[in-house]
Amino acid sequence: MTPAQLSDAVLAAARAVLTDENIDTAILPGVTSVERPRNPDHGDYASTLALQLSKKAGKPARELAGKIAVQLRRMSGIQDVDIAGPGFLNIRLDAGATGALVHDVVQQGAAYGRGTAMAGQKVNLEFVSANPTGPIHLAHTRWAAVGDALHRIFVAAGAEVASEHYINDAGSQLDRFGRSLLAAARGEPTPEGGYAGEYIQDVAEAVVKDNPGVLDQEDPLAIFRAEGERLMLDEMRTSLERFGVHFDVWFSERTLHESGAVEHALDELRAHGHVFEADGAVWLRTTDFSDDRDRVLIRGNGEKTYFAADAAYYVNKRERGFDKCFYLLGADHHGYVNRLRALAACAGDDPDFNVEVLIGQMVTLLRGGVPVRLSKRAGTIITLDELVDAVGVDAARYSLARSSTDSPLTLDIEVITRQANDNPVYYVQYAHARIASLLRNAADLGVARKVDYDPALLSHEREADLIKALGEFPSIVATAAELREPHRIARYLEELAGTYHRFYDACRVLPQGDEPATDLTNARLWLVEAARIVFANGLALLGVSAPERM
RNA sequence: GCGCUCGUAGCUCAGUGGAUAGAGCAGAGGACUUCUAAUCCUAAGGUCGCAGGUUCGAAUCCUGCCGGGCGCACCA
Repeated sequence: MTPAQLSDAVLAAARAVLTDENIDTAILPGVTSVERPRNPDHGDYASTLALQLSKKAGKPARELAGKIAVQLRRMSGIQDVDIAGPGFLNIRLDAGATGALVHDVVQQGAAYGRGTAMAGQKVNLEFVSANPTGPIHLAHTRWAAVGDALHRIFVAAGAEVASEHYINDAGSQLDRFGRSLLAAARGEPTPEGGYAGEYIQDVAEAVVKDNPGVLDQEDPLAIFRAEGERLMLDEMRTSLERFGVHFDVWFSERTLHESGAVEHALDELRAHGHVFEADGAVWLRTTDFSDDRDRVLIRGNGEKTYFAADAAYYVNKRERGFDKCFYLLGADHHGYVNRLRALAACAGDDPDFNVEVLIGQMVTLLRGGVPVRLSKRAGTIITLDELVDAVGVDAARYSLARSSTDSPLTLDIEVITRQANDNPVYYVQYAHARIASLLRNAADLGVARKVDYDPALLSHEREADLIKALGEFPSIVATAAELREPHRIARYLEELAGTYHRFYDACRVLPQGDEPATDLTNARLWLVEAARIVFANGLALLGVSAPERM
């Protein structure tokens, strides 16, 4: 029996009780859930439904719980139901009902964990969006790992998802970048406000190599700017792909200006009546929608602002059919939240539905316990490539994805490079590798999983723990999608790994010596295969590999 | 000053109103002739920043305060 099936059973039992008592069943929630109590004395699953209904029903919670329990005890698969504390329902399943869940997992295979909570939603995920004036560095990396995991989780929840990387290639930063490259190629010092760092020299040399005689041309700056951007974008794309992060769309800000999309967006906003002129500039009255000040779209000198391009990009996304536009931003950009939401409202949309801005707290980098100040212009950056070189893709992605983006993260370069084995990712991956090894041994012994198994044989406490843990996976995925929190997958996998290792420690799977394979061997092979599937599916959602050997 | 955000074990962090607040790492002790010991077991470690409030029940929700981070452009 799956947790979802049991939850439905609890709801049905409560409905029957309310009907008997002549209480309006409208007080029932649409769905309820059962939780897995930490304390084994509290049963396999627990429900708080009686506590929730008590006030609305006008009955003591314990009395309601007692009546619900009577109903539940009649159902097959339920061994016993206790009432505890103020009105908890503590439910115990029989071994057969618990063990039957293994079959579901194996049968669904790679699809186990997928759901339909976001079915029909067309989602746009914009993240990283690093300026093409330098390599991808650590400040971008958190959302690279988490955003890509979110992409995978949303897909698992049934959404249609496109990930996009916005390229800020229309402003003055690229001019500064181009001037810095030109200066480097000429052996001159970094210009005022320009970019420093070794990569500038490398890119400058690459431009010269690809464009012989460029320094003698009439407008070398234009070539350095354009070629530098091209090389930088290639490098960013390569770094991200190596990190396992693929963007469906790389969207150029410049094309918004060139295609007339900005003008088009201004027309849209004007049509909704939120555009006005003042002090020689054109403004969007975002204060109509709880922004703390209005925003300039066209400056007094006639130039469109960055915000105007933002507006055009948003309108463009909506016109491409995306219902939900996600912006995954760093905490240093949290001031954008209100204006992005107000922008959507000014375009006639519902900011509570069409826009979602997720703020990731800063990653503080330590080296030997001392904070490292990251500055692209000063050249003191840690790049994504350097991080991957040091710890590998799996450890890097996992350590960034395993904690909530709400909490500031501190990474010590020395610790993550020196003590890579401390990373919990290895604990999880090892569980998968152990299973893979066991299954190889089974094949060598000629012990194959049969077409079916007897679920009642999986009655050991460690087996029951493992099965119940496997049964939680779909709701973990659904919750991770609903709350936009990929770290829940990682934390779940760590718990599951512990549960698996304890099972492995207590329960021998394969026959030893001359012993024959038994029905228990077969049942445990089913269980082990189910565990392998969940580890593989869970790690895949995080973009982390599930190794066959370690 | 205004706004956003964070504060949980020595460290890094979990904990979408539920029962005795957890994990990993570090440190102490134990378990390998046995399917991978990158594992398992035991013990130790806490004023959930502080103070009120809401209620059957608060680390979680509300208010205030303290402390850290970040943001408040006709920059991008």
